[in-house]
Amino acid sequence: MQDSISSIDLKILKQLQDDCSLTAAQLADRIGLSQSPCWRRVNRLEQEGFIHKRVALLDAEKLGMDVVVFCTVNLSVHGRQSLEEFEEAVRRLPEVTECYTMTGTMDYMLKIVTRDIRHYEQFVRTFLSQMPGIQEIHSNVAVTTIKNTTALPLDTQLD
Amino acid sequence: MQDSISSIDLKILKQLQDDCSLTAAQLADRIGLSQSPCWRRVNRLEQEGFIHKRVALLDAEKLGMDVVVFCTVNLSVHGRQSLEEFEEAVRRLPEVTECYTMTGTMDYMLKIVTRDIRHYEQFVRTFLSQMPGIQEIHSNVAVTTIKNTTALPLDTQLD
DNA sequence: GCTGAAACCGATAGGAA
DNA sequence: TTCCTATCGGTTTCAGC
Repeated sequence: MQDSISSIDLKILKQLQDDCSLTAAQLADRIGLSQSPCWRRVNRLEQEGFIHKRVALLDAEKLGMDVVVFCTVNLSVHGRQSLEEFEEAVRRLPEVTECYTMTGTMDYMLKIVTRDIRHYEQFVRTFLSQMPGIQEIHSNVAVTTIKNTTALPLDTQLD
Repeated sequence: MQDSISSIDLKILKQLQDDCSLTAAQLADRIGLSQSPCWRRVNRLEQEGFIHKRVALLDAEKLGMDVVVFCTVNLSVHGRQSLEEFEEAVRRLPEVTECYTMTGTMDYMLKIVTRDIRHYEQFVRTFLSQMPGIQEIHSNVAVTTIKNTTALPLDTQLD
């Protein structure tokens, strides 16, 4: 699925995943190109889907939403039905910001963001524990954020 | 640390954390306000730090960077020195996109993004295993992404 | 505080090198 | 392809409410 992508496109992507509020001229400056071709490339990258969306990252602490819990879940019933029910519910719940199926002993890994531990507790009770087929839930609470970035490690693409 | 924030500001933040490429007019439309005050609010929210930054989210799959591993680490030496060394290293490494200190039995939770499992293996060998004071490393590999959003669950603020 | 309009500046597209 | 230029539209400011 990996389309070929030029090193100049990579430079553009690296800049934009750090700051997408740059003007075309600023971006062009930083990568050593002039505005028009730079802008054209950005457009192409968007149309081809390399750039998925542009979002504002908010300050979780200032907004009082800085409790992060990693939660692993096992389902006892592995029928297609209960899996899809679970996944659909997960997609609907805004507190679940990430969810993956996993190798190994757990079925799902969830990243959950809430206002405080009590709210998390409530979330587990009213949602997770209610889901059919849930066997085990392990909650791992984060204390301090050392690093948190949405930037993909594109540097390692070039090797 | 939670400053008071009006429900109209919350509407703005909810829109922008979903799409920050909206023009001031479009944004104003969606929240039922006109351009000037809307723009003023966005500016204030930025200056006050509620909006941290604006970034482009890239398509990890198209870029061949879609292996996600959650990795828990225990350090055997808990001196301030080795902790800060570890954390500083983590901040420098682009493959580590998130890192938290944790309650419970593990010291750190890392989210690591790489091109493939072999590259992850290499990453663990050349970085993680080399770090002084590392006692245990557990790698949990994600298979499928069910959900992945950067949007904070602001809906639950209002209760 | 919000509204509306006016001025400015950058984004966008076309054409020449 | 990139560069240059003209137009168009958004951003930003300000006076009035």
